[in-house]
Amino acid sequence: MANNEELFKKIVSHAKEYGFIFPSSDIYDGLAAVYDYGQLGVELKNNIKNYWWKSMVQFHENIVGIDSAIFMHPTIWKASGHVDAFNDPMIDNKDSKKRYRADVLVEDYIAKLEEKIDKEVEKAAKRFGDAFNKQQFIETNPRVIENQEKINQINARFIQAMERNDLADIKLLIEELGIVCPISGTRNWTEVRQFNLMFSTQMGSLSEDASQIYLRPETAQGIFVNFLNVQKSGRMKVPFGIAQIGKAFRNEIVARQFIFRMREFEQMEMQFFVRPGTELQWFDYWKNERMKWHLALGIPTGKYRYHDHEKLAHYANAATDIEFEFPFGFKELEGIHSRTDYDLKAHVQYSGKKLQYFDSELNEGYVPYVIETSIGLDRTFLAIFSHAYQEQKLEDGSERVVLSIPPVLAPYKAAVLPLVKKDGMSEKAREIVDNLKEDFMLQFDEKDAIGRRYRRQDAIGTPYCITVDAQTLEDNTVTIRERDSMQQIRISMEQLKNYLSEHVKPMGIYEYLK
RNA sequence: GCGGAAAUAGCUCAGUUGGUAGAGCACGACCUUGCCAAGGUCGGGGUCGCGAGUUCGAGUCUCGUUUUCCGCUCCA
Repeated sequence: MANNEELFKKIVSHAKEYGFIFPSSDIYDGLAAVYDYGQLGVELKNNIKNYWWKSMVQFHENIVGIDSAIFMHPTIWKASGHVDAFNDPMIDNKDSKKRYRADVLVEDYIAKLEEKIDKEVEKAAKRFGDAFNKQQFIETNPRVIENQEKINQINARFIQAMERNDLADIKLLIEELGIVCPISGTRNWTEVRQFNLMFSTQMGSLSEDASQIYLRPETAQGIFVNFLNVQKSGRMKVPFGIAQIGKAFRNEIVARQFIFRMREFEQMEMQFFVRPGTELQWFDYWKNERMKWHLALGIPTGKYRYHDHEKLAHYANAATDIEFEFPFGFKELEGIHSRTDYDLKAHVQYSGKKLQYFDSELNEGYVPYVIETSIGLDRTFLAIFSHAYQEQKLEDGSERVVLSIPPVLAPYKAAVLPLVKKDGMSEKAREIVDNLKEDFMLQFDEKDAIGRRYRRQDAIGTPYCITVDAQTLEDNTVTIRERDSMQQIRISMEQLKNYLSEHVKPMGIYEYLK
């Protein structure tokens, strides 16, 4: 584990040193858990997006994309459940350092009182046998009455406090009830604090007219609210999907582990609308399909695993994660959820609009069920980047750091290098760059010894180095040096474009879709 | 948010009992040379994370603060 920590630190500094990822607002000491993608990072990120978009949209007739706004009507977040679920009152025990949801503490206390009543009832039932009248017992037994009254009192006050969002009163209630921390057993509590997991801002420049709106905590809702627009205007037939890549924002209590958990992050989501009753079949289909997408990148199978959810969210009837083995362990990379018709139905209810699909085969209308595939773009970036990072010991005893990024995703596809800066080699190299730059991201480098330049390209993951030497000037051939094997071959300049196309563009990455 | 650790040049770090900031690499210019990093000469770059305090004097001691990492916590 200590080794992995070291490795992870090296990966983070490599990312900064070579311009993949910088801390946000670096010259102002940074902003917690916010990062900027640098000149190489943005290329890798765009290439990942492109790979995903092509696999989903370009390769599937029945999947189309959208790009919805980050700002949305505030009611959407009521319908989705985020307003309720993302606002929890929290309290910490100062001795055990454990944090609890304050409302859960009170609810647990009430549950215990209810248990007491049940036990009294049970005991009495045993004692009286057949003659036992439960209703009468509850109404007359003094201990039961006492407890029930207590429950009613607590409940009334608790509900009022929650409705008014009176955090001080919840704290007071916890103190008065003498609720102790299950770990430390003490009553040494902090204040109750509200955690708002959604970022909010004001829309409207006059404060009295402004309304509170949220930065979306997920991109999915932008798809759901456009379901009918896309279905009608695109004449889409169930089953069909809508894909989207975009930013989402969550005010996480703790954002950590570099770009793994950030407060501003980017998702690549696809919501697939299916006929009710067929959703589990489609769930299995996408579960397999998404794993194939990951494996097509050439990262070993052992780095991935499924994690099936046993406890399902209220909207789901099946859910699994694709986890990746990061340097800090197996963590979620992508979620595949069968979301039933929960979201669309909620929007029917809140918007009053009919979000139905008429299925002409069945000759009936219904609200479609939804399979969601939701992958974290930043996490995918980190997965690819951290797996690609390698420190190698070479045969001659020297060392090199190489980023074995799949060529199709590499920021630069090739570097063009004059062996030396004389005899017109630089000019020849420039000519090659000019001929190829329409099709490929290229880097030109003439500084320092050739070996050192190869190492520099290794460190940023450039799969091919094209070297112009004395022979080039005679017969227009160049050497191509491959990053991982460090093998060189010599080909003519005219063959370069085809060579790169073959080796750098598809690399068989889309084969699984054909 | 709590606890622990850290912060000195772009990177990795050194900096003795407090006494005017250093190295290697990287970077720039020039020379030389070239197929797997570290040839030569010259040069640029740091108010030591930030703010106070103690002191004649603080990179060094004290307090606060910010950021990062680890653990807890949270996790649609």
